[in-house]
Amino acid sequence: MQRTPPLETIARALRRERERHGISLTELARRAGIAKSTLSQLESGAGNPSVETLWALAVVLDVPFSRLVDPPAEPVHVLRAGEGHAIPSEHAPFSGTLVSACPPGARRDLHVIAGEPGATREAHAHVRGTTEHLIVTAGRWLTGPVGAEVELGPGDYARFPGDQPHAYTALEPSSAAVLVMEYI
Amino acid sequence: MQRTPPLETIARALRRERERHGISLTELARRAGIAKSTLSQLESGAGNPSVETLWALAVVLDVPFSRLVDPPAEPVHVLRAGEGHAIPSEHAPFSGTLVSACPPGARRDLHVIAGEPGATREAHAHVRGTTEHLIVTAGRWLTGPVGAEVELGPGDYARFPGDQPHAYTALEPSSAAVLVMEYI
DNA sequence: TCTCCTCGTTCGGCTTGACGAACAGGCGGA
DNA sequence: TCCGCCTGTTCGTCAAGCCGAACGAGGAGA
Repeated sequence: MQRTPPLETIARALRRERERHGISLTELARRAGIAKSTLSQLESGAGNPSVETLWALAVVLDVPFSRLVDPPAEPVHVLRAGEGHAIPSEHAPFSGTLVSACPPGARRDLHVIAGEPGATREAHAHVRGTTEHLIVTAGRWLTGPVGAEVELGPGDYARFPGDQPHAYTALEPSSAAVLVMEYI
Repeated sequence: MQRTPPLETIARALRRERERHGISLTELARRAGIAKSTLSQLESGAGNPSVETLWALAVVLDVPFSRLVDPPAEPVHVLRAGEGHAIPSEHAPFSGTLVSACPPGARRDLHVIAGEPGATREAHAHVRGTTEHLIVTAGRWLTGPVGAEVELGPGDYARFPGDQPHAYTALEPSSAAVLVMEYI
């Protein structure tokens, strides 16, 4: 999350998306129902648009709101096995590695988790609206919302709400899974 | 992308995130450097905040901007190994299974891919702003943007832009990986 | 009960974003 | 060259967002 309001980002994004559509500033303003003077100022980096104004532009440009406010970028990134900061669970033979934290504009964290049988990793409710996706890559897991756990084997996929208490239990040695925590 | 400005969504999101932090309206306003009257009106659904105002709140609440403007949802779902619709590649010993398509409000597809050595799966550029995340679960893969491929083994994680040509090549028999395609 | 503090809301003001019109520049055709 | 139409910019006006102060409500403590 950058710390400075993305006014300049908005300016560039608007111009970029508009040119991608191949329409003029005048035309975009007309379609979005805003004054072209307003749009002109926004594209020049001046101003501090209201949500309604930006929304109207995002709709016409057919892009998610966030693409107008979050900067582009992104290089190539590799994280070798074991390089991540594995966080062992305090009371379970269980570890999780965050391989990709939620960057600005995205809404998910990527984890690789590993566990040994014998204990359960209880997770409290996360941010409301969170969804967890689990893809088992090795061993067997018992996971899901507390009281509604399902047993999963290699290749199985499960999705469940992360905004209520849930648990992971490895049922076999060297169980592993990819965990996607998705925020809304 | 909903068509109506998310003023009501913003109102709910602000209150939800604020209560998640357990701080008062007064305190949040103080930290964000805005008048608490302004925040009060926003949380009551009135008003049409400027980007700067909303940004200041997002920073203090430590959430991506988009979480304040997009709505929530979602149930429970399990997909057993092999149940998904595996799509074999036409000219490579390679298959991909879409385990979770991008629902409204989310911005990622989840795939499980499997491949045998001997051929390369070329992928053309996807939607602009797409990012691909690959977590190798078995075997070895050579993947990345064309000309900048990296070799990955089990547990390795790689991230690269999906909006330019890229390729996947399995280097060992029964290679598998989890692929997250993330849209902006 | 009375006081003090903090909660969130409401009210006048000042500031600023949004609007519409007028403007200068570029291009094609008569 | 002149005209017409388009581009995007600038300027003055109006409305609205933002602000600070004042307000009523609810608790904790004396």
